[in-house]
Amino acid sequence: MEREAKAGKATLWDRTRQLASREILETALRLFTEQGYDETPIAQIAKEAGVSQRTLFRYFGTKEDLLGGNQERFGQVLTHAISAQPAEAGVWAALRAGVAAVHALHDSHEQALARFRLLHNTASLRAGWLEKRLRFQEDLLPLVKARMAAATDLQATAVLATAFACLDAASMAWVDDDGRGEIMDRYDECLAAVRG
Amino acid sequence: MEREAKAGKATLWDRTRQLASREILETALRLFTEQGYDETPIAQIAKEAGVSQRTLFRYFGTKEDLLGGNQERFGQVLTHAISAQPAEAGVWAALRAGVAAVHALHDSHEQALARFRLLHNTASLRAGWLEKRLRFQEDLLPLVKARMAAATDLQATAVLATAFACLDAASMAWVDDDGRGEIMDRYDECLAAVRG
DNA sequence: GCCAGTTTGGCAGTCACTGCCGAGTATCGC
DNA sequence: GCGATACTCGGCAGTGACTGCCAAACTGGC
Repeated sequence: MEREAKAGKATLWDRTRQLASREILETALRLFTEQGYDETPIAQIAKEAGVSQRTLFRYFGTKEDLLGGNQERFGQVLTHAISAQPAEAGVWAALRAGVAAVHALHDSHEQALARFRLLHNTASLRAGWLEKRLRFQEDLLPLVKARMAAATDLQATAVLATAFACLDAASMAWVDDDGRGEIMDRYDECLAAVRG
Repeated sequence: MEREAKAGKATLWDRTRQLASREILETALRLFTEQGYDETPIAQIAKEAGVSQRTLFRYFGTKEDLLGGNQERFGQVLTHAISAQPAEAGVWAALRAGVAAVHALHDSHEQALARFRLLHNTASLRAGWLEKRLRFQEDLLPLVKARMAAATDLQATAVLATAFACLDAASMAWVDDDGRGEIMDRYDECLAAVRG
């Protein structure tokens, strides 16, 4: 249908794909923020993005995935940041570094706030996020355990879960405060409250 | 319109209701454990329980609800146990009491294990549980905050989230260990790891 | 220009869940 | 005992997310 500048070396297919993907993602985020997640049917997103429903589902397997901020990169950054910490750094310091790294990869304050707001105010999205979070925890377990002397899986899991819980509490408060202040400050406050 | 029907009448209706309810619940749990949650359609449960799909959905609004262990009582017990703790008891002690009280209301070891196993091994159920958990946290916030001197909402949330995270880690480990040992011991171990 | 591999859209179907409606059934006033 | 009045049940159609299948359109190499 539409063919734009053909200067890239990547195949036309890839470029078209990427274009469509971005178009869908933007449309989805716009409609979600305008009318709410649950109130926005896939059919509408597909129509306004100019693709068929079938294609939309081929790009993004799930409605949740339309929220963007793909979980893959999230997990990679997290893992990388934590393992990049010096060996002398404690677990908590390493985890803090990971959390900070993840927050650093948001494109813009506004978009981050929009996404977070959506996430925090929609039960189904919240549930999905929590589930994904659990999978991250599993992936990070060995990394965290290695930084705790003679720790069991259970203990490492607990530490990890606590860190994530604080992250959640912090970002929730951040959203409730309309994005004012720093998330990391709140994160530190949470940890202090728990471990103090 | 509305019937004040507070008299403890025999109410054949109520009895039938309770009977059907139990029948459905048992059938559901059986089929879930036999073939898995996602692999068991509502239609099958309804048919084997001898009711129409429509009726099943009137009894339990959601497929998740068929897991039983209704969340209402759960929340009540939790709230009650925590507020029943003496004022001198710290937050952590009060929360521990709440957790213990909740675990005490399982009917049998086997049923509890079956439910937990299902919950633990099914992504969608896990997500749902996590969501419910979040709502409990919100309900308990004031109660917890009252036990923390000069605490902010954020700090209370963090403490609460940590307690629940430890509960999750503990019961997860308990399931992975086929129900051997005490959950509360693991819970304590988790908290020690975090706050130690 | 043609062939092979890929992508696309439409269509039908599954599954959870809801609204509506007519047909029962229990309960209450008499 | 007998309607009138709740209240419940089952079926049916519809929605919304999601999947499999298939034929048509497209891309890239020859």
